[in-house]
Amino acid sequence: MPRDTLTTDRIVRTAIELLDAEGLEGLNMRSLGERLGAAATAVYWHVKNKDNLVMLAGDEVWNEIELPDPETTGWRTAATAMAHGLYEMAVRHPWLVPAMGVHLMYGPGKSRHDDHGLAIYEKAGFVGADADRALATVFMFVLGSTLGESATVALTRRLRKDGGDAEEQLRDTMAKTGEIAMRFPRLRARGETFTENDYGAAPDKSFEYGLQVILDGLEAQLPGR
Amino acid sequence: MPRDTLTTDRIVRTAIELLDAEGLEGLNMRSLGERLGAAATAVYWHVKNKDNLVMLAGDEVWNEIELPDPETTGWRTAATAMAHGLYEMAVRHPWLVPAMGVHLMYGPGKSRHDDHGLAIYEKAGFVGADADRALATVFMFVLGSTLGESATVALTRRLRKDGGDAEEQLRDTMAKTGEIAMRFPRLRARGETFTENDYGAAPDKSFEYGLQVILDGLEAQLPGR
DNA sequence: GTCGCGACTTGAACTTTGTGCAAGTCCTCC
DNA sequence: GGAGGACTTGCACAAAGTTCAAGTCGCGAC
Repeated sequence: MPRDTLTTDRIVRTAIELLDAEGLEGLNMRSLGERLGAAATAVYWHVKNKDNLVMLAGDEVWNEIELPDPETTGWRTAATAMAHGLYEMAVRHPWLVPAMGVHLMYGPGKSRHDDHGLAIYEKAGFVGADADRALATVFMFVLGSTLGESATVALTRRLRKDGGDAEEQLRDTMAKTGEIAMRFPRLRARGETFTENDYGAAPDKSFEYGLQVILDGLEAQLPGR
Repeated sequence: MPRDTLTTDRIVRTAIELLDAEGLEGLNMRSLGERLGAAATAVYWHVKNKDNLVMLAGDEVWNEIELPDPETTGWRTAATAMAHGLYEMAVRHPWLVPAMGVHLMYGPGKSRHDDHGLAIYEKAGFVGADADRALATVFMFVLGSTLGESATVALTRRLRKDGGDAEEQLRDTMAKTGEIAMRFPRLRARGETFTENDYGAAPDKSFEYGLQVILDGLEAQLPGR
C-alpha cells in the first residue's frame, strides 16, 4: 500500500473546486495546499506551476459535457444539446472562459468534445473544413455568451469579499451604468424597461434566440436545401 | 499654467499602451508609474485601484471603433463593418476580452458602441428586445472568436519572456496538441492537413464565414422576408 | 535485515506586486 | 504671505508564486 500521496488528478479536482468557489484570482497555492492537507509547495512536484494547473483544470471540465448521439436525435437537436451543455458547463465554472483568453486550452477533455462536435456537423452534411467552421461558429457564440455571466459572478464575489456593502456597491454600479446609458437615445429607451437584474435575467432568452438563429443560418448553408 | 500633473486620461492611455505591450498580467503599477514619470502610488490619487484602471481602459478602447451609417450603406453592410471593427479592436487589445470575463465593462465608450449597434439592427427591422437579441448574437460571436487570438498572443509573450527557447516550447506545445488529437478520429483526419500555424491562420476565414452565416440567420427572422 | 535510491514532502526564504499611510510639495485664492 | 486643497512621494506591509536544500518514506537488491 503506497503512502497516502498527492496525485495530479486529486490536485486538479481540488483546484477546480477552489476555482469554482473563489474564482481565478481567488485560487492560490497556499489555500490549495491546505485544502489538500499538504504543504503548498508539495504541489510543485506534480505540476509545473500555477498556469499549468489552470490549464489542466481548464481541460478537465470539458469532460463534464454529455455528448448526444446525432444518429438518434437528428443533428440539429444534437447540436442544440451540445451548445447547451457547453453553456451550462461554462456558467458552472465561470473562470473557464476568461482563462481561455489567457491560456491556450487543449487536452484530452477539450479534444473529446471537439471531435464529437465535428461528428455532429459532419452528420449534418458539412464536409471537411466546413464542418470546422460550422462548429466554430456555434462554439464561439456560446463562449462569448458566457462572458457576461462570468463577469457578474466575479463582480458579486469581489463585492462580497470587500465587505458587507455588496448590495450597496452593486446598486451603485447599476446606477452609474444607467446614468451613462441615459446619454444615448436607444439605451435610454431601454432604461425605462430596465430592472436591476437585466444582466442576470436576459441572457438565457438571448442565448436561446441566438443559438437558433445561428443554426438556421447553418442549415441554409447545407447543399440539400 | 498648472504644474505638469497626472490626469486620469493620460493614466488610462498609458495603461492601454502597457496592456497592449505586456498583457493583463504584465501591467503593474510600478512600471506604469515609471512610464508616466511619476511614483507608482501617485496613480492612486486619480484611480481607485488596479481593477478600476483596467475597467477604465477596457471601456476607452471601444471608442476606436468606427460607426458606419446604416442609412447610406444598408444595414447588413453596416453590421458587417461594425463586427469587423470590433474584431479588429479586440485583436489589437488582446487583454480586453479576457478582462471582460473578470470585470463588468460598461461606460461611455461601450455605451456609444452598443447604442449605434442597436440603431443598425432597428434600421434592419428588428423591434424592441429583438434588436437587442440580434445585436447580442453577433456581438457574442465576435467576442468569442477573439478568445483564441488573445490566448495565442498571451502564450507567445509568456514563452518569449521565459527565455530564448520560445520557438522550441511553442513547437513542443503544438506537438503535444497533435499527439492528443491523434487519439480522436476526426481530429486525426485533420491532423494530416495541419500546419503549425493552424491556430494563427484559420480564424480569419472562420470568422468571416460565421459572421455571414449569422447575418443570414438574422435576415431570415425579419418579417418582410 | 539493512542499505540505497528514487519518489515525494516540507519549511524557510526570496521576489514581485498591490496598496495604505503619513509626510511632503506645489499652486491658488484670499 | 499664509491657509488650504490638490497632488506626489517613499516607506512599509501583506499576499502570493516559486526555488531550494534538506528531509522522510517505502521498496527492491543483496
